Amino acid sequence: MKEVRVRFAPSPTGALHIGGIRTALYNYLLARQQGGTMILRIEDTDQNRFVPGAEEYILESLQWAGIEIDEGVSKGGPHAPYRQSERKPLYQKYAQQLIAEGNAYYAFDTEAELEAMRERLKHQHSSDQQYGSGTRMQMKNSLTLSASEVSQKINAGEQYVIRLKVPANEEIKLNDLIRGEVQVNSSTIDDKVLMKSDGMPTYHLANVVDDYLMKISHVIRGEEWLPSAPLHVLLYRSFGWEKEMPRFAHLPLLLKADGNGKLSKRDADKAGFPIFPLNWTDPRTNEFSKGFRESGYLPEALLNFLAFLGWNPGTEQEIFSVKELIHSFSLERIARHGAKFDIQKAQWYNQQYLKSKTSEELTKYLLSSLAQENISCMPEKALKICDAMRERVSFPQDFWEHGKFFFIAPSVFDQSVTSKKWNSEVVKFLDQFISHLKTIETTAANEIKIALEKTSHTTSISSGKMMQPLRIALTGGASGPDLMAIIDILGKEETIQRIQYAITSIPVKTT
RNA sequence: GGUCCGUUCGUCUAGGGGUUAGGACAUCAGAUUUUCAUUCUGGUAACACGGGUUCGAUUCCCGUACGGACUACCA
Repeated sequence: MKEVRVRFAPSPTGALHIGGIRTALYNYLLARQQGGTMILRIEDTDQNRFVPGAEEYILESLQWAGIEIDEGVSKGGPHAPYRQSERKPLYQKYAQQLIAEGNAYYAFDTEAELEAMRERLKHQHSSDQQYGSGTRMQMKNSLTLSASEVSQKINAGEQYVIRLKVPANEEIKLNDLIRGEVQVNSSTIDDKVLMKSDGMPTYHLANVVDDYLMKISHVIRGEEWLPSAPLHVLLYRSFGWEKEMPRFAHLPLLLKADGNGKLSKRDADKAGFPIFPLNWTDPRTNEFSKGFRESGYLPEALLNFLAFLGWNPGTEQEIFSVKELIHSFSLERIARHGAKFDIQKAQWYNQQYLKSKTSEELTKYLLSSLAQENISCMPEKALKICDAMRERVSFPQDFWEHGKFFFIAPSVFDQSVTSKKWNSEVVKFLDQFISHLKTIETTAANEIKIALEKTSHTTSISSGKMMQPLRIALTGGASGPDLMAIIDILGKEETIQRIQYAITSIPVKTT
């Protein structure tokens, strides 16, 4: 079997869409599994859509996700350059070859003329409304013009494009690794522009030429390319590269979670989840978008989630490390239908990956949040906090978000609880509890429990009922980690102070 | 409009001519717990429709419907 060489080929027109990460991932998994090569090629043949910073963004996103590039932009390699704009002369050469062999031709039609053609065909209710075998002889091109007219126009600097001469009525077959055989009649394919009037190639030409030159073995890309795949087959044939033609695998699209259609930034914004891997500010509009990274998604969790959007191993295992993904992945097991993007599952994956970390690892997250808040904390204390909270976090920032009370004494108390439960009994109990607390040596759980029992005994109030008010006094909220652990972490003095403050500031419910 | 692709619980999906149609997320209920969460147990919930083929079809074929992609000198 041929050496596996795959490429991820985004264009730098903005932030990389999360679907792009999945495409890159599938390419990467195949490359790694087969001991092949992962190539990054930048498809920047549209100068109008170039966005500054987009290429760097792509690079950083892949790096964050852990998708390593073996060859390509930022990395170099035997087929450099890997930026299509830097390969410009190459495409010109191949386009000329096509013309010389009669497989392509010059076209001089203006935009207005093209528009007029489409209008005309539309009015005739022609099923064939394209620049192709049925219409090309009515247009202004090197097929209808004499050779001298053509060279005269070119020498005069008139704008032209180069179009592929698509044969009429031929069945073009394509064996897609995911969809099986796809057959299209060549008459439904138009004479696609190969070289634009600015001298740049279109995607179609650049993509085929580069995949050939870079010895790509598998083209793994989104389903939006499926309709033009037969055209690409035709190009390989025109070049005489059929034997070297890569295998195709067209991936199902990522769809929006509710309703129908392709997942878009708008939908993600509306539902309040990211769609880009990293934070991104569009330089044209200054619009800011939050990334998965900054939202607290772990790259390995995101990759696991993404891998399962359209692929599954056929077993009931759901948690796969990248290593396991590499081992189990296969193009044959990729689904044919689009997958709705369900952020809840992504959150679940994140939680699973977070929970699998050691408390020491988790401590780093808390410490970094604290650093941002300018709060200092001994590592031992941070460790205790993370230990107490690890079962109830989904994101790294949750340690701080849900654990602020460890550092900041509550000033407001959850009224839905205090209004119902904060009665004179509570005050009596907590008051007594303080005295008993003062007598204990340490704040170890068993000692606190003893203090609690003593309080219960001297007040004749069951301690069970008092736990919720105690929690309110210490944290301000009605839920959170184990109370004994909280008291232990807070320490005796702080605990007493907080209870005292609660007693003086929470209004007592009468009867 | 044309071309192409698709359709199993709300979602991601397994399965495949005869199954109680399996799992996971979400959801609901119960258990555990000082609360929440975790964990455990259980529940609700799906083969788009119509024709064939067949003893039998969710599975194969054909239609229809619905959805999607493409239809640029964008990728």
